[in-house]
Order: sequence, then structure tokens, then C-alpha cells
Amino acid sequence: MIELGEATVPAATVARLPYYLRALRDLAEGGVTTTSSSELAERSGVGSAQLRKDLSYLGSFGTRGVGYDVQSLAQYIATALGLGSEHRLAIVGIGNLGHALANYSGYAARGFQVVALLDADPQVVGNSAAGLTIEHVDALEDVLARTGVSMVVLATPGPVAQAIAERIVACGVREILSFAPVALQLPDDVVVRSVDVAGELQILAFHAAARAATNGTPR
Amino acid sequence: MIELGEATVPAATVARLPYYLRALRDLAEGGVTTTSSSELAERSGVGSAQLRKDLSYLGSFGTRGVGYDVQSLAQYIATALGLGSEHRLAIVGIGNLGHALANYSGYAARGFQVVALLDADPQVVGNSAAGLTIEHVDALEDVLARTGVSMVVLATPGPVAQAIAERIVACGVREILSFAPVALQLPDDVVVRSVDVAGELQILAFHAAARAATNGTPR
DNA sequence: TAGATTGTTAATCGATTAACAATC
DNA sequence: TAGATTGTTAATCGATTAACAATC
Repeated sequence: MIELGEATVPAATVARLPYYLRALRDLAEGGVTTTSSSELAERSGVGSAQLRKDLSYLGSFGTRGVGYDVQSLAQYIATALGLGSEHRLAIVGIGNLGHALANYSGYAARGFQVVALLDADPQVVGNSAAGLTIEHVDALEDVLARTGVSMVVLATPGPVAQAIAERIVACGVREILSFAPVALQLPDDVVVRSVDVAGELQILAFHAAARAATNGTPR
Repeated sequence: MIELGEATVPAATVARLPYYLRALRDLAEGGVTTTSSSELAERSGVGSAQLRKDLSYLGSFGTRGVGYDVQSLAQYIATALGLGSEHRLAIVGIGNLGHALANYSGYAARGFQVVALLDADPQVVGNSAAGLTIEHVDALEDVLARTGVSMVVLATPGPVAQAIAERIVACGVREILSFAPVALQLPDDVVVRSVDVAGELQILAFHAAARAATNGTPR
């Protein structure tokens, strides 16, 4: 549960808001001005009851018998997601993945701006990527302060992630998106979202194994 | 809930098994031969009661008063995750992200092997990456059959993801890891894991906004 | 035996779903 | 008014947590 002013929003609901926003923007692009909970839910990959329940935690946005105004609901969710204010990102660890994340083109449209890239490899420091010069992670504290970073994307190797995360937190950053395959131990008020590609593949492998064990070997 | 032979394993438990395996392998590398639920749980970022409960769905692996043998528990979880058999992957969509995923070096150690890369861009088709020649997505069906792919990583732009996913499923593939920002509509027996980087950032932004709304503007 | 730690039970908590009254 | 669709209630379901008996 996450406190938002007076309201309390379940974490599971928050995790779905980006899907709703995405679906609403797709609808808006297609020229659709009004939608229903069932249409929006289908495009978001959830049930319509769940969509309505989720929205009910944030307020009341529809018109009974009619549906939802696409533009205004999108605007509302975007605001709830804090996308009105600009979020300044640093990416730490400019390997294959960090490089790809730096060059991702969708940040601006979603209210994010990459303002700093850092790495520990002398071969990489000084190079430029995505219009920025890669700086040395030794200067992390200076760089974060100078560029006004509010969120960090961590794409370092696992073994150094914990130490760097602690330095990031010491700089006052409270939101971290980590691609490092370790469980970061950080104070409770720091929000860490973790993406683990190898772990996702392992979960798929479990499903494949379960299918084989339950159905007999598939054709 | 996921059926595994006679046992039934909660989906939430399956999603944590990769963390346990990772922590066990770290311990093994450090020369540790025996561990406890509390040590392993801390390294995995979960509570010790949850760890023991999760393992209990798979069987009984520890010794009361002693703990768990690191090697044999790691081996057991790896087997449960289907990492004994080899999983052959294709990556579709070799943009920034697909390229980074192709060059990720951790597959082999985890029982995965990338055997095909596909893209729709004529400028990209024919290039080589990660030791493979990038093939045209028009030949998807041929390539998947020829290379014996059992899982696909989808890293295409959103608008084409649904159509390509349908073709992948028609080839008999039942496990898909998608980085495309859309909710794929596929038959129920297809397992889709979805990673949405922009969505993760939006969830972090929600937390930042909630913090600001609840605590007043932070210093 | 005494101490330690598992595996399991039972209680709690949170999330999902179905159904429907409210209301446009 | 009749039809449609929301917002909400209540029931169900699944996941987490704490506590402890079993047992090494």
C-alpha cells in the first residue's frame, strides 16, 4: 500500500497504472475520444472489474452509461504517476545494457530526461553516448549534485552494485531502477525496482518444465 | 498457481526461485558449504519464513538444527527451474536493446543459448552480432524451425509486437519474454513475461510523487 | 542433553473477482 | 424511459507472516 496524500493505493494498482496510461495514449493516437472499462481493460491486459477497482483508488473519472474521456483520464493518470514534473536520470554502468538504456528514445515523451552517464572503465569514460560524455563513477557524488539527478538507473555488474547503490542513496536519491542481479540492501524509504532478465528467462524455463512434467513430453 | 507434476507451486514462489539460486551460487563461489534460511533469505531480499515456505512447496531440503547444503539446494532449484535441459532462444528485434540482449554474456551459465537473431530492417539484416548473422523476420517460421528455438525474446517496437507474437506462437513456441510496451493477446497456454523499462520508471515516479504529497516537499 | 533451525500450521493481510445498485 | 456502464460492495482467493512443534 502506498500513501498518496489522503488516499492509499495498493502497490499492485500502481504497477498497472503505466499499462492503462499506455493504452489510453494508444487510443488517443487512434483518434478515439471515449472508451469503456472493458475496452481499456482488454487493451491493458487486465479484467474490467480490476480496471474500475484500480481507478476507484484514485477517484471517480467516468460517466455511468457512457464511459471515460480518453484525454482527461490519460492526463489524470499521468499526473498521478508524477509525470507532470520532470525527472532527471543518471545511468550508472554503460556496458551493453546501459548503452541501450541511454539510447532509448522514449524518455522525453514520458517525462524523463537522462542527464548523466557514469562508468568505472577508463576505456569507456570520456566517450560520448546519447549526447552525453560518460563520466567516472569515482565522481558520482559530484555528478549527481551538479546535474540534479532524482532517479538512478543502475546497470553495473552485480558485485559492485551494492556499494554504488549506497553512495547513490547517500546523495539523497530515493528511487533506483536496478538491472544488477543482486538483492540490494538499502534503507526502507528507498524504493528499488529490479529488472532481472536472466531471472525472467528462468521463470519461463520453470513453466516449460512444468508443462513437460504435467502433460508428459509435449509433441 | 502452477502445476508441477503432483505439486502445485504458487506463481509468487516461482518468481523468487531465481533469487534463491543466485544467492546460493554466490555463497558457493565464496566457498560456503552450508547456509541457514535466515542467511539465504537476507541475501535474497526476502524474509526467512517466506524462504522456508517457498522451499516447502518443492520438498524438504534442509536439516533441522543445521541448515541447508548450498550445493545440493542450488542443484535442486536449478533442476526445478528447468535449467538441466538446454533452452534455445531467438531474439526478434535487434535494435539497441535487442543488441544488448544478444551480447549478454550470462546465458550459457544459466542453461540458455541464443541461436537466432531476427530483424525487419534491411540495414540490419545480414549484419552479425554475438557471432550470429541477423536474419529477416519474414523468414521467422523457417528460422525458428531450423534452429530448434523453444523460447523467444521479443524486443521489437510496440506496433508490430502483436503480429510477430502470433507468428511465434503459431510455430509452437509457448514461452515469450517481451520488452515491447503492449499487452500481448495470446492463447492462455502461452506464458508471457513482460519487461517494461519505461513503466518501471513511471512506478518510481509515482513513489516520488507520493513521497512529496505525503511528507510535504522533501528537502 | 541443550541449542539450533527446519518444516508446517494457523492467522493475517492484501489482491482479485463477480455482482449489482447507482446513475448517466 | 430503456439501455448502458460506472463505482462499490461483498465474497473469494492467494500470499505473507509469526509462531512453534519436530528433530537434528
